[in-house]
Amino acid sequence: MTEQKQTYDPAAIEPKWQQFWLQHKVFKAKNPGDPGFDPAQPKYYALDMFPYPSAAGLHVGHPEGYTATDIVSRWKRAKGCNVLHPMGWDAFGLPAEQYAIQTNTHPAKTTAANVATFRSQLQRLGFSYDWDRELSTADPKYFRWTQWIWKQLHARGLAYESNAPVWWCEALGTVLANDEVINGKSERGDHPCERRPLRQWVLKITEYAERLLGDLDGLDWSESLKTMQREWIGKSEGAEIDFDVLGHAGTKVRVFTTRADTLFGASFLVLSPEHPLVASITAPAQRGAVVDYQKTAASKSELERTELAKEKSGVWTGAHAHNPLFAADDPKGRIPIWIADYVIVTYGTGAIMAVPAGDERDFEFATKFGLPIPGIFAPQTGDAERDGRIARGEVCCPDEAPYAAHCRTADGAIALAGKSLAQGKRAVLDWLVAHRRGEAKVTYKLRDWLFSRQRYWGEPFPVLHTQDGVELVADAQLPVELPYMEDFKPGGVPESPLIRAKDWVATKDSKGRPAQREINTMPGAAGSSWYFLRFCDPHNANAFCSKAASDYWLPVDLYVGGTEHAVGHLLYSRFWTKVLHDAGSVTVKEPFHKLYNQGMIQAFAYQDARGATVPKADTKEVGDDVVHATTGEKLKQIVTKMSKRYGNVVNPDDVVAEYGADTLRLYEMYMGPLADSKPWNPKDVPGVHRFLQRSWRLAVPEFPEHGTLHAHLRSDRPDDPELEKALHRTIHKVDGDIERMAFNTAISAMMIFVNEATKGMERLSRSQLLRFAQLLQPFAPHIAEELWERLGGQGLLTRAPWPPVDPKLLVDDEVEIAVQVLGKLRGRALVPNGAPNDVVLAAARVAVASYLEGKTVIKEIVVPGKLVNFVVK
RNA sequence: GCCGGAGUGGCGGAAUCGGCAGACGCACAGGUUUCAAAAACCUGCGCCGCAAGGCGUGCGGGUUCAAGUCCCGCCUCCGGCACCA
Repeated sequence: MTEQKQTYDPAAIEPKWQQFWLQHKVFKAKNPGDPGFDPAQPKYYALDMFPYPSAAGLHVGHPEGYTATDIVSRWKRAKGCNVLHPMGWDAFGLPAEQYAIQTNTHPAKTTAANVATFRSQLQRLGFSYDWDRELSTADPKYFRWTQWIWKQLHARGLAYESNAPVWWCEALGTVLANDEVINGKSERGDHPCERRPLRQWVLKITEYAERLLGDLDGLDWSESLKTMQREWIGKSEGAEIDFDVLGHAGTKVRVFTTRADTLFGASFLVLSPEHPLVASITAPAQRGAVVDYQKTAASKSELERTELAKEKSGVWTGAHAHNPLFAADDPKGRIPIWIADYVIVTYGTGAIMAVPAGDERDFEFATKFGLPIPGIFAPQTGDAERDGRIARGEVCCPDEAPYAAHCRTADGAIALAGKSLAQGKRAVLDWLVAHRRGEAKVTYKLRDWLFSRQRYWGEPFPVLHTQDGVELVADAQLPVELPYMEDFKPGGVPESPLIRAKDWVATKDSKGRPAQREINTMPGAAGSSWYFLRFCDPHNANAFCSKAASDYWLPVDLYVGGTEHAVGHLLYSRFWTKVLHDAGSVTVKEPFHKLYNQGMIQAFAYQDARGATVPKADTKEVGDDVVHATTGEKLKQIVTKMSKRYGNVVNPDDVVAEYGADTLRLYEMYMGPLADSKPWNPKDVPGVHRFLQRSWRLAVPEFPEHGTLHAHLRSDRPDDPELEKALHRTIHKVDGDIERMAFNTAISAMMIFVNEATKGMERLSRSQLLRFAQLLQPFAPHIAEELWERLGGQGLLTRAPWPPVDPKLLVDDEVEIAVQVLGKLRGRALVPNGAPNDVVLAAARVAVASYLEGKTVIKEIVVPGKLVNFVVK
C-alpha cells in the first residue's frame, strides 16, 4: 500500500511540463507583425545577463538572478503583458579559450558542448524563455552583425589604430582593457600585467564620456552602481596652465589643475617620467639621474608602482619654470621642475603644478626633498596655534580656507583675500585666459576602449591591410569567419595565433591586389555589447535588428545580473547603444531602464585555530559542532564564497535530483533579499520542499484509492469566508512583493496561507486552490501547473490571468490594538475597525486598568487600528 | 585614505510611512502516530528570572508619548576606487 502513495514527486511532473512548454512554444514572444500579435498588450522585456558557457556547468549563482527575472516574466504575462524573456550564450572570449587550451580541444567544439550542457541545465529549471530567440555570440550569423556594427563605429571615426602602451598579460598571451586589470593583475586568473606598446584597435568611448555620465540620471539603477560608473568616467573640471621653461625659449609645460586658485602657492612642477619634454629640458648635470629614474620607473610594473606608492620618489631635471602670476624678475616666480612617478602620464597633461600648502601629495613630496612650502591661506578658526602653522606652510590645508593677503598680483589684477573658493578659481582663471596663459578644461579618467586581443577565439575584424592602408570588408562579404586552426594557442609573443593561418591572412583587396587580413580579434565584450538588441529580432538576415522590433521592445524593462559588470559590460553596452542611436539605427539612448544587481550566493567553510580553511571533506559533525575529521579539533564556521578549494560548491543538478527544480527556485528566492549576499545552507532546503509537499497535499490524497483529487475539490462550492479573506490578503501581498522584487517575503506569505489552509483542509474550495496555484506559478511553475491540471483549471496555468483582489476582503471588522502605558506594552484591546477614538480609548482603559490606577493620564495617543499609548504621571 | 552597503535570537531572515521587535523557514526540545524508525502532524522556543518582573536590534549619546527605523559621535564586516592633480 505505502509504495503506491501519491506523494509530491517532482521527478515525474517537472520533465512532463518542461517538454509540454517547449513543444507548444508556450513562451514564444510575438513581435509586431507576427500572427496573433496584440498591439493593445503592454510590452515587458525582462533580461538576464547571459552566461559564459563554462565547462564547469551551471553554478547555483546563475539560477538566482534567472529565477528572479523568470518570476517577474511569468507574473507580467499573468498581468496581460507581451513578455520578451530570452536567453543566449556569451560564447567568445578568454574563459572558453583557456578551457580549450587546457583540454587541448578546439574551442568551437568545447563551446558547443558547454552550450549544450548549459541549455539542458537551464531547461531543467523551468525558465520561461522563448528558446526560438536563443543566440550565441560565436555564431557567424550573429557575429556578422558584430562586425557590421564595428564598421559603423569605424565609419563614424570612433575606431582607430594606436601604438600607445597597453596592458599586456604574459600568462594569458594577450592585451587587456583597463577594467580587466585590477591593481596590475588580470581580472581573470590574477596574472601580473605590464604596459607595452603594441598596435591595437581602440574605440573612442571618451567622445561619449559626457553623455554616458549625464544620461545616468534618468536610469532606475542603484545609486551605488551609478556612483561606480560616475567614478569610472571620472569627470573633473579645472584649468590648464602654461609655464615657460627658463632658458628654453618657446618651451612651455602645460599642467592640469582643479585648483587654479592655488597658483600663488605653486613652488615646483612635476612631470611624469614618461613626459615628452623631459629629455629636452633636462640639464646635462642631471641627465644621468633623470635617465636612471626613468629606467627604474619603466621597469616597475604598474603593480609595483602602486604597491610601493607609500614613499614618494623623484629627481630634479635641473630646469626651472616661471610661475606666470609673478613678474619675470621676481625670484618667487622661479620654480624647479622635477619628475616623479606619482604623476601619471595618461591623465590630464601628464604634468602638474605642485602646491604643497594645499595638496597632501605635493606636501609629502616637498617635505621629503626639502622644497619650499609657501603658505597661501590665512585661516581664523580660533585655534591660533594651528592657524599659524597653516599660514606658515607647516601644515597642509587641502580644503577651502581664507586666502592670505599676499595672494595678489603686483598690479592688483588678482586679489584673492576675502574671496570664496569658487570666486578664487574664477579670478585666477579669468586672469589666465586674459593673459593667454591658460584655459578652462574638463578631463575624464575614462580612457578609450582597447578593442583587440591577440587571441584566436574572438570575432575577426572586417579589416584588410592593403598597400594603401586599411580597407574594410564590404557588407556583402560579412561575416569574416575564423579559419579552422589545429593549433590556436597564443605563441607567447604579443601576436595573434591567426598569424599562423597564412592562407587566411593572405587575401586580395577590392582592387585585386595582395592584402593581409587583420590578425587581432575582438574582445569578449564585443558580442555582449549589443545582444539585447539582437534578441528583439534574432533571425533577421538583413539587419542586426529591425527598427520596428527595437522600437517596440527597447528599452529593457528589467535587467538582472551581478555587480562584476558594473563598469565594463554596462558602460560598453550604453556606448554602443548611443552610437547606434546617433546612426539612426535605434531610437533609445539608453538600453537598460531598470537594473538590479543580485547578491552572491556564498557557502559555509570551516577554519581551524590558526585561521586556515579546512576543506569540507576533512570535517565532520559531532553534535552541534563541526570538527576536523582526523585531529578532532573544533572548527569555526565562516561564510565565504563557494570554491573548489574549500569543497563547498553546490551543484544545481544535485539539488534538482534530490528535491526538484521548483524547490531549487523557491529556496534561492527564499534565502533572503535578492540584492544581498547570503550563504547556502543545505539544512534550509528541505524547509521550502516541505512547503511544496503541503501545497500538494491540499489537493492530492495520499492514497490512490481516494482518487487524484480530494473529494471536496471535485466540484465547485461556496468559498469559505475565512480562507477567502486569507487568500485575498495573500494575493495582495504576493503581488506587491513581486513588484518590489521581495521574493522572500512573497514566499513566506504563501507559506502562511498554506499553513492556514492545511488546518481546515476540507473547507478549502476548488476555486480557492486554483487561485493559489496561480499565485505559486511564477515561483514554482511545475507543481502549480500540475495542480491546475488536476483541479480542472481552464487551459494552461501559465496563460491564466492573475487572480483579482477584492479590497473589501483586505480589511477586518474587528482589530486588535496594542495598549501601552508610557510606551510599554501592557495590554490589548479588541475594537471595531474604524471605531471612533473615544470608543477605542474606553476599551484601552479597561485593558490596562491596573496600570492606570492611582495615576493621572496627561496624554492619550491613538494610532487608528494599531495602538493606544497612555502617558501618565 | 576616499565613496557605497550592512550589523536584529543558536542560524537564514521579517518589520514597506517613527507605532505591538523577532513574521516565515531552519535547528533544537516535548508530544501524537508507529512493533520500531522515517515521514507527517501538534506544542514550545530572544536573554535573565521559580515568579512578579526586568533587559534586548554593533557601541555611546540625543530627539520623541513612542526609535531596528530619525540626528550626532564611534566600532566591525562586505563591496568599489585608490598618488587622477
